[in-house]
Amino acid sequence: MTFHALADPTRRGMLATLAQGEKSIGELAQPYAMTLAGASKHVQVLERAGLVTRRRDGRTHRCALNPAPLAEANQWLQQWAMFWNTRLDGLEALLREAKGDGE
Amino acid sequence: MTFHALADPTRRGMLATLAQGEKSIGELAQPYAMTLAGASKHVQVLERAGLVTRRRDGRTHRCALNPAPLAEANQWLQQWAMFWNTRLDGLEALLREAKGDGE
DNA sequence: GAGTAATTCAACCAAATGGTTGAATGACTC
DNA sequence: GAGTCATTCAACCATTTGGTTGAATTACTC
Repeated sequence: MTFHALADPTRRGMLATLAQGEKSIGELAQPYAMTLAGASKHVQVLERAGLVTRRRDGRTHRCALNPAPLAEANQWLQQWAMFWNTRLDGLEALLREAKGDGE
Repeated sequence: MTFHALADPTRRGMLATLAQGEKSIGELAQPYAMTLAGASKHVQVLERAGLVTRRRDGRTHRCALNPAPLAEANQWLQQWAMFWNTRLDGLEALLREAKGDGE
């Protein structure tokens, strides 16, 4: 779910805004040529992905960044670190090892 | 585009298969209950995202992992490293707990 | 209580997604 | 050349996505 939430540039922008601190829906929507209802949907996607938590304060909803799923996604991507670190020099041996025919 | 390509579990699985070395479309499709045409579409998405390169060898197409976009996505995620380092102390436990990865 | 501000809901729309089928292409094998 | 294997293409389908509108909800202000 995290990668899908990150796949939209509007939502990535909203996360960047939230990196500066708590924001209301209106504040999150402001940079985009978009209805508030439209922005609200984006926030809901982020919320379902666990990237944003919401706190109602009077009539405004204060949204905050929850970076935990980002850390998870980062962990997942780190699986491939060996591919872009070792490049082609040591990679063949690595692949033979992964295939199980190097023994 | 990278995050969208990574948003589908079938495509993430295909990348994992490709981590073991070059694979044909048929080999990539084999683990999934899916038509070859369906699998072919997934490979095309990965190709458009630059994650997979293709080399025709006779009648089979040999696909290879290109990790560069993964490294880019990883770098993007690293922007938030400060959040999960400084703001969250119990995150390591959270990640260990989250290894059940549903999607 | 009347008016207004912040947000969501419900209905709708066009386009994209993930999948299928059946026919077509291209390359190997006999 | 005929048959077959690996793959794609084209058309279609259901569902999801990203967006809109207009009405509803909820809370503040006068």
